Amino acid sequence: MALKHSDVLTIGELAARTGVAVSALRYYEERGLVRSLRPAGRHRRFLRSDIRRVSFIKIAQSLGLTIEDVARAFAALPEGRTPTASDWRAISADIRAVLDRRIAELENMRGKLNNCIGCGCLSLKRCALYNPGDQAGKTGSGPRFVFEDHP
Amino acid sequence: MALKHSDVLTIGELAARTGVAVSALRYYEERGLVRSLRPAGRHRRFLRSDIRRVSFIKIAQSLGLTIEDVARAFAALPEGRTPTASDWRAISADIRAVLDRRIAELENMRGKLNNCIGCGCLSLKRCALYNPGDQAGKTGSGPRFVFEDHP
DNA sequence: GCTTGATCTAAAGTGCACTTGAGATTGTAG
DNA sequence: CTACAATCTCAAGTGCACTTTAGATCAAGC
Repeated sequence: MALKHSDVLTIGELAARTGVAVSALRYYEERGLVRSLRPAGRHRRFLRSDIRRVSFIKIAQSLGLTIEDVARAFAALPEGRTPTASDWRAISADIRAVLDRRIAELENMRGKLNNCIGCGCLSLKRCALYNPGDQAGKTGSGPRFVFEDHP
Repeated sequence: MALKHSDVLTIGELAARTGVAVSALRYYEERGLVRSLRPAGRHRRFLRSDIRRVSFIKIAQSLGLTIEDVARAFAALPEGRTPTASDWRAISADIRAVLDRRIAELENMRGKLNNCIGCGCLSLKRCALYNPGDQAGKTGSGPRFVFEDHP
């Protein structure tokens, strides 16, 4: 009886440790973001390392990545293994790149907005702010930046 | 027959001039973002100035404001009048403030991410990046910044 | 052994910003 | 006047990321 409750977590425990709802965890599993053991019986058992995995999902999301983006990032790791420190570093670096692009975009936008306020052109047909072919606001409504966005 | 087709626009014309779908325009009206004349007959007629109004909605959205945010901004103008140049300037200034805050937030986040990559702590429980009580990622999933956010 | 709480599945609901579809009406060119 | 396009209303559907609900099953403490 060496390790039984100490190594694995119930879904409720994982929820408690990550602050993510039980229903959300099930949803993540359904979408392939986490995996659970289903021993003889029926209930899910998670590994301790899934705490990190789930936390990472939330971080990535707070940076604007979608579930799909995260799934892709995870899928890039060899054979669904629990990510190592250097895996995390690689993914984090990707996210930073996305972040850099997003910041640049917003700064660009702010510059244009300042111009716009200054000139008061208001025509908006020729206004730099909302011009087709421009960078910002491309991906539909609301800010959204995804992995696919980078060059 | 001085001015008939020149002063007002059909919904199709407004859609063509703004690049916004007819259905979206009807939705905006329903949500109170634009108003239309409904003369004796039944079809909507829009004012030329609504082109600016709609363009502004799209700009605001591309900056991350919701329909509700825009509605609030418009509602702040005296008695639903067609916004003047200085109205636009005031609203634009508000948006810029939101933009500033958002950029600061992202930069903050980037700094933390850099630290995180550097230190490789990976614990994420104590990681600054995803810490309850912290600024970023508060408003649910995905980046979203609204008027209500400011102090 | 039994009760109680945790967990299970599957389906439906939520909120945002629209789009799509169905079926009726209007407006305009010829 | 008549086609035919544009517009109308109202209801339902879409996509994302979940949550909620319902009814059943499992696990654990007493």
